[in-house]
Amino acid sequence: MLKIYNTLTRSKETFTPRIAGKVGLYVCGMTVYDYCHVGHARVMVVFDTVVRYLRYLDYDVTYVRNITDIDDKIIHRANENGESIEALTARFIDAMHEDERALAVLPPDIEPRATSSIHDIIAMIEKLITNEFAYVGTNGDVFYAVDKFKNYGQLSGKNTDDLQAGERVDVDLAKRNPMDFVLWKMAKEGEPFWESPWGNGRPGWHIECSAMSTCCLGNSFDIHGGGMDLQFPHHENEIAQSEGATGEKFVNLWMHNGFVRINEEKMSKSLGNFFTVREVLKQYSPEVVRLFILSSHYRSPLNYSDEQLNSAKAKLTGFYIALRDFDYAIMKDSVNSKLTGDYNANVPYIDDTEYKTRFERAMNDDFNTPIALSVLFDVAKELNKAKKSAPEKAEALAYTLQYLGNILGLLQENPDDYFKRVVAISDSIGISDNIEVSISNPIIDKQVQERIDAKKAKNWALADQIRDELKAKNVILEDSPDGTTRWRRE
RNA sequence: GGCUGCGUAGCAAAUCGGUUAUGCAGUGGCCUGCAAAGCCAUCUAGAGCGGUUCGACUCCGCUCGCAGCCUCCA
Repeated sequence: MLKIYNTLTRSKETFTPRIAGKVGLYVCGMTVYDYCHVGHARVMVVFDTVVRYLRYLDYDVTYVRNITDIDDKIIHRANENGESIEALTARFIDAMHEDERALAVLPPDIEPRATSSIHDIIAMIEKLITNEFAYVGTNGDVFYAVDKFKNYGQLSGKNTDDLQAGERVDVDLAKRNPMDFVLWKMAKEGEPFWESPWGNGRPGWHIECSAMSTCCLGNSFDIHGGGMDLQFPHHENEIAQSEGATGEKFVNLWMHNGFVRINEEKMSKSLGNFFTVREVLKQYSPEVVRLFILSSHYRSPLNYSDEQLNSAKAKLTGFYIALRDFDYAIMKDSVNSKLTGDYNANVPYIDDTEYKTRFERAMNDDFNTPIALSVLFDVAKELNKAKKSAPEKAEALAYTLQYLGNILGLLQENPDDYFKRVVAISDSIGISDNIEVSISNPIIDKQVQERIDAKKAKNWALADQIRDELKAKNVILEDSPDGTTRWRRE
């Protein structure tokens, strides 16, 4: 039985979809004026894992994640760059999709854009005015009257009396109440605009998500997610807007993921202490980044450091070492069925014992990926033990490892590719610069053969020298008892 | 000032009122020509002070420390 922590009630709740077997999930996506940083990667990976697991549980999931492609920052950045807004956002939308693919994040089912939803946004604002939740301010902007919505502050646990509006930001005098927020913003000279009953302008930030989520998923839906920082005011405002317009309960369950931190401080654009996904991918493989993210619970803070990334890399190498020597092609078939829908009846035996149960128990407990991963480590250990003593069992465990790994979006590579890849995955989709490969695979094979010959001649000095030279080029050799040698890149 | 959340061994990270978490790193061993990988063994815990309890890392209270939100932010 799946339990999920609901920010609205501040407790773990048994997940019960509105319609049996179906889940509507909306996640607040990116504002596309810059490259995604590791914090964005966390949202992508966390909710991708949520979706994968829900699908694994046989829910029919509709996953919606929006793109904010019009707002102040975008306008400013386009002006700075001297490029059109369309060109800027198209560029960063492409970049975002590249980052996603690299991180094995499955695309959302629907990816609505603010600029394609203007009609729905205007309709919702009109509804809010009709229902007397919104008014036109003295400057022509349309505002939401916060005091008209009785539950305002429920999600974030805030009492409007305690909020110090205007403490750090000048209160807009056009508002009736300092807490009120803008729904429709009148266009200034030179700004992009859309026609509306209130004049030429553009939507406020919060309204787009209310419009897009209810349009895609209905007035009420199951789960709404995003980063912790969106809890207030963004999600609070979404509730006020949606429920004010529809009169129906907006969302049953709110999920918020924790921040990525650097040196005990939030990674954020405004602090400037962020690493972009593509920067990180020059140094670490996407799968390492994904494993790093899933190593901590999604609601906990996640500290970004080389030490942590290196540790994730060592763990991943350990998994692939356990997985090598098995027929990858067969495993691949066995693994994909449930998540892709291409069910293969000929899949090999999948160990169906305690590991799967333990894994599911962990994931059922609010997507506890650290514990789920610890189950995978246990599988890997038993698999390594079984390799010599019980080959059939080992094979079944290898399937299990890949099968469970797939639910987390991990361990889907051919181990040979993982260890011998010359070009980073990120290169193949155009993200990063070429990673310097100081030696090609054929040359490695040749040197390894020379070393085998040297070993046969008991020329240990030469054998060691070749091994050291390869080690210097990040190629690790492993001798087997049968006289063969295999190698892997580090 | 208001409101959240957190403080676990060298590092990271969970569970749990009484039983080995797990991984990385370290140490000792097996294996190996030597390594590597793997396996076996092993050292480091639960911020501080009280309380509840037969028994608390786990529940409650207080103190200290850290982070976040109250402004755009994932």
